Amino acid sequence: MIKEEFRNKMIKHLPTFALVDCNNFYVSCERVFNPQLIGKPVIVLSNNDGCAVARSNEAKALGIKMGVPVFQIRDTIRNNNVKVYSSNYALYGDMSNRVMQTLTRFTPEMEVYSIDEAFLDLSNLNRIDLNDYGRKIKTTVEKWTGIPVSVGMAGTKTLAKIANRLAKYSKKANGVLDLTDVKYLDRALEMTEVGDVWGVGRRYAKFLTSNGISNARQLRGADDKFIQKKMGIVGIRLLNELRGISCYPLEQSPPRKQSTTVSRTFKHGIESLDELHEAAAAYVSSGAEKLRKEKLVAGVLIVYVMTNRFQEDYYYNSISTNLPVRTSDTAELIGYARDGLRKIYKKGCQYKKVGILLNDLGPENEIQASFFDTVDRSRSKKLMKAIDSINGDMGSGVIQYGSVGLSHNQSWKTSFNQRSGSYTTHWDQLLEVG
DNA sequence: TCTGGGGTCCTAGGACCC
DNA sequence: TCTGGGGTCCTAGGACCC
Repeated sequence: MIKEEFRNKMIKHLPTFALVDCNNFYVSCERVFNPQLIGKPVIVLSNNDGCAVARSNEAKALGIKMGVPVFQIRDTIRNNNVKVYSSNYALYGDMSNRVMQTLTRFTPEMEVYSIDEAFLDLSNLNRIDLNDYGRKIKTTVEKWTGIPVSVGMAGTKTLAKIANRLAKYSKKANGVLDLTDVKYLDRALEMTEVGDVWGVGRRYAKFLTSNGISNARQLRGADDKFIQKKMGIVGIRLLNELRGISCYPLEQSPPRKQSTTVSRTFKHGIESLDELHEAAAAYVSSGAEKLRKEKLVAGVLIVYVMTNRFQEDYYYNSISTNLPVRTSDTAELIGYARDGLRKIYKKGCQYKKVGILLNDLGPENEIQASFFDTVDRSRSKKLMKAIDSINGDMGSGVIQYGSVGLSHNQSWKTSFNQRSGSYTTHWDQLLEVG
């Protein structure tokens, strides 16, 4: 009896993470509202319909790789009747909220890790069959939202990631895999290529493979000093996580954002400074709006420009401006962006991208006044509030600054030629902020 | 012809200070 | 022909994530 109690206590305190990951998320969203797409090869494209950023299993089977430019797979698309969609971030964001909302039913301790993934802390589910519970999560989300998901469970986040991946690909697992049972762990690690381990990117994968470490099990057994030397402290944490020692706790309330950025690639090169000014003003507007939504102000504004990075004469330049007083005022920020852009603009270039970064963020109620401040802060704050409120009610971009431009010929604007309908939201966005 | 966007963390090295 | 040493702060760049 006492033994039993002790055992329960032990089980209770063993950390157990579940990673719930939506399958081919953007494609699955499109399928919810267009069931005819089910069973067919489907891809979703990045901005300007440039690259494939989501692929159905059927599309993956055709050899369409993640991030491949569309012009390279035109034949594959035509010959196999692949359905192609522009990305529709308003729709995906909304579907994501529904999935996350559903997941809160299964545990109060959850970390929304990305638009299509969440970690759940299942440590406190005493004496429950994890496989059953994972299965229940999977079927409930699918029933309530129409989005298919996979569930991987293990003692650390890194292992849960591995479990999730195998849950997706293994027929036998059929979408749910519990690796808290060490019986299967070695085999699971063996089946995982080192490049598929969370935290091992292309660079490290190449390095590790060339040093005889090609799967997760070999990585787990690697020499600490060797890994530390090449991958630093992150590498050591990675080894520990693979060994079942949790180094990354659940983060329920994400830390305050430190920077925010808005940038777009243009469909065609742009030479004129005026047009670049318009684009930059639009991105500043969008960035400042983000700040105000989160009650933040920025202390540093960076503007950058670049030409086609796939060409020989590639040009990149950026300029950073320290603001006299932290702000989220659109007009003020546009002014600094203009000054900066003028300085880094080089005549005769075909620019492919402009971007802005807002750095050194802080809460808006802690603005440090400056002796030299010439702006009427309370007046500007009221104006911003009014603009946000109107744009919030009537659709983003109803009110915008003159410097964003009103001409119909705004060649910097992002194009979406294969967009599906806005099934769940009322207004399209002026700027498709993903 | 056509190649996305938005983030984070860590490290090395220089500037500066005592 | 020798020329301290250590701490802190900042920044650029590299690596990763989705």
